[in-house]
Amino acid sequence: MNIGQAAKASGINAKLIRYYESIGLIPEADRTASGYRVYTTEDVNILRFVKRARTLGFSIERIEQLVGLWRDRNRSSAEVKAIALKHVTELETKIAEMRAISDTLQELADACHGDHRPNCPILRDLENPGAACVKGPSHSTEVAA
Amino acid sequence: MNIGQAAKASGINAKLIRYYESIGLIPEADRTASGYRVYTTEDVNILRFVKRARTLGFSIERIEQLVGLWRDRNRSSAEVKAIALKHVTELETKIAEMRAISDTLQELADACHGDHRPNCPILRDLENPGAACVKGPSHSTEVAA
DNA sequence: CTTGACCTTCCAATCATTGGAACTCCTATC
DNA sequence: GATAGGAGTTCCAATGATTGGAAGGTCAAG
Repeated sequence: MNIGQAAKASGINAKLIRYYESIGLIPEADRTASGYRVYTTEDVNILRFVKRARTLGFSIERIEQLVGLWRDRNRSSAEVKAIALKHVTELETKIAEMRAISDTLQELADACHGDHRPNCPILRDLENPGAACVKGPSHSTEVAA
Repeated sequence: MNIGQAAKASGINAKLIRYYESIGLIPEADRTASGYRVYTTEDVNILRFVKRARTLGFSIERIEQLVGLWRDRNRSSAEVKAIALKHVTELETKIAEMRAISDTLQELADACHGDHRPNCPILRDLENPGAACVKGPSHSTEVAA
């Protein structure tokens, strides 16, 4: 199987497969006499594993760890679980941040007439954060020093 | 005011201020005879505006638009609102994606003993997505397309 | 033998930010 | 006035993951 076929079979395009090989995430593929990379179904399994892990948002670095554990018959599931939960924690943190930002912007947008006139609470907030806050006059989002 | 003081006053570090200038996000600062950049309180206001917008996750490209509208006395608030709501939509999409991924991983982690033994539903899922799913067949993390 | 699809490598761009090197400048102290 | 240091200047490079293109070699079919 050449790289194009492996790409189709794994869902990772050829360019990216070469890149993954170059950074050592996947082993170097065998080559034909003319230099073409050759892939076995086992190689494709690794690629599919990597693909799935990327889809779940794992970084390349962590995928290296996961691949290592996957191939290690003496692994402990605790190690795998720890990596997964670390990732979950990070996801939850980012989600919370984005949730807060989205809500703030939604509130500002709600307070904005959205007409032809220039007056705009959104710009007022960017100019002077908190001052244009909808919900309360003074005790809103005191953050700064 | 030199760049270091402007950095402190705005919360954007000097390196980044120079970068913002180089890409045209902020106007070129005046210079002293010896070439040092000089900032007025008005310049700092722009920097603080940019800082706040970045904190709210706006891209540099959109911040350029927002700065333009901010400086335009004839702007319509509708334009500003549209940019903000576009950003909110994108945030909500990403949040939903991350939410799905996080939940999937949490379920897999829940199903994993996390002990010294190698058996691990998380790795099984990476190997063969869906097969190790706890709740049902059609409960994957399909996001794209 | 030519065409076209596919492979190869290398280099560059993305986005926003940070880091370093090499150099100049300002301020303060001796 | 010499000198030390901190802070300014420019330019180049790296980050993470991926994509794009150019320039050239290879394979299969017609």
